[in-house]
Amino acid sequence: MGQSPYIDRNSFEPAYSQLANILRGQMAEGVFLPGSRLPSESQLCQKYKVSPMTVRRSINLLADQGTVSTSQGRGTFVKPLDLGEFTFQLQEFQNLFKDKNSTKANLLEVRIVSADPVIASHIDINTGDRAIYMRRLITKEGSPALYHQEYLMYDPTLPIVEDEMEVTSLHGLFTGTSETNIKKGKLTFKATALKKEEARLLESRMNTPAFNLEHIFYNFDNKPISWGWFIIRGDLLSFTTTVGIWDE
Amino acid sequence: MGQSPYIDRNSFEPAYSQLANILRGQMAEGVFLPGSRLPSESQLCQKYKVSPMTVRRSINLLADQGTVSTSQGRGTFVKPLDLGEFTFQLQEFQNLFKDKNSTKANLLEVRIVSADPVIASHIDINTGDRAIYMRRLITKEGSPALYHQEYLMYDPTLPIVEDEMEVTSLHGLFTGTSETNIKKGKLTFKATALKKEEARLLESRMNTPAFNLEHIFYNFDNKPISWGWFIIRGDLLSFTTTVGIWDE
DNA sequence: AAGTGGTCTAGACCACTAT
DNA sequence: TAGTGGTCTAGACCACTTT
Repeated sequence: MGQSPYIDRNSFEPAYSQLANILRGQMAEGVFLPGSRLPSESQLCQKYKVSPMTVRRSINLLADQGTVSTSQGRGTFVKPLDLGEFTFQLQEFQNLFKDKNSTKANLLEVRIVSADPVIASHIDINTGDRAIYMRRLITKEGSPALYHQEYLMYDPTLPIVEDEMEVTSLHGLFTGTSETNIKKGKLTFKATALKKEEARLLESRMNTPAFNLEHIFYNFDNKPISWGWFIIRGDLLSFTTTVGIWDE
Repeated sequence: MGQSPYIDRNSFEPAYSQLANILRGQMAEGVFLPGSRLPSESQLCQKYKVSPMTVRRSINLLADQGTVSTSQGRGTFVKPLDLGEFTFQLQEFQNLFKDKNSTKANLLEVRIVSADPVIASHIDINTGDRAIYMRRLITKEGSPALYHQEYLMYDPTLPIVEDEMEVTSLHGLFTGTSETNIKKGKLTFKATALKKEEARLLESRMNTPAFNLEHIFYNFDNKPISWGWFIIRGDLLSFTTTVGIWDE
């Protein structure tokens, strides 16, 4: 353990990144224990022959990653494990859409509906106004992976039906390649159990554990224009994350 | 809309943060549309009278937040909405533990067990070796919120029982205040349905949707010393996140 | 060749904390 | 008062992309 802990000026890896890795490695080896203070920034400047800004950037990197915490006037400290700060990236969820070839979105139904109060409260319309209702089944290599339902605002003055169907064309939304009029979205993740229709479509049994990913999308006028949710079988998906000091 | 978009040198907010907010505001207003290029860094330097490093830091901030993407030699671009990159912070989960007063961890059972192959494969021991098994019920304001089961490595040469019970004393783990010998952990999040015993303890019904948060913790020798999981009723917890450009 | 982002320097000044 | 982190400057040089 412990390669010569100095910065290689000829490396492709930037100095700030090298220094961050050196410090992380020392924390992983127990050179700096949780709760203890790191050398001051000026000391690090001298030891590693880099400028203050570069040290600063290394420390900021480690602080962003939750490895250390800084306190003005006191110093930089190794952070103890904190389960309260972990985050999950839904990379696994995204991967369901990554390769356009094996993933297909089958449109099960599109129709104009009259908005009930629940729908009207989610997308910015009045009860009784018309809305577009869509159902999709997304298959991965032939077998069903996701069930999607969505309500869209309907504006007769615009060719929205076609547009919005493209907007929510899932590949674009999940790879950031769609040119949309969507400004922002809110996503909510819940645990659920498959209902009868959901179980049928996803080729599973009723009450099977599943995830529900609800979404609301807003246009550039900050009006909610889409409300819907994905249902994913629980056995097809799980999320993993790490906390603490990982050196590999 | 659009306060005079210049940097206030007397503000408590740092210049790099002010500039990032100005740019984010302009993107939110549609001044820069998704996919389009932002002014170059040198142009921003001139317009806002700040040094290149300060502009750089603003751009890095926005890039870290997923609002823009940079491409060397080409420019900085407004990122279209990308569902593939959203992350969930389990803030809501942490909040279950935040105030020590209303949250209590009741130890239901502690005993020494002989490790079966499944247990042995998760914590670094051999089948038949002894391990500590613990069950806890965490209550929030009197009503059950979480059920926790855990297997811990047993080392007769150390007073581990008491130590580890303290180590995993949940408040410390969730607030980063415990002085532990835990270096890192891996967490996995699954959808599940309550089993009979779980339903009884959580005062719910069998097959109710629930979350399972599995954990493995490692010591500074990189050996897994703890394997366990939390069961949370689905109706007590959901996770919300946002994507795209939020200006408020 | 010109323009872009990416890294880095060698200082400066400030706010805060400890002694 | 001395030491710490936090911000910022006014440049420099490099790698990359476009024209």
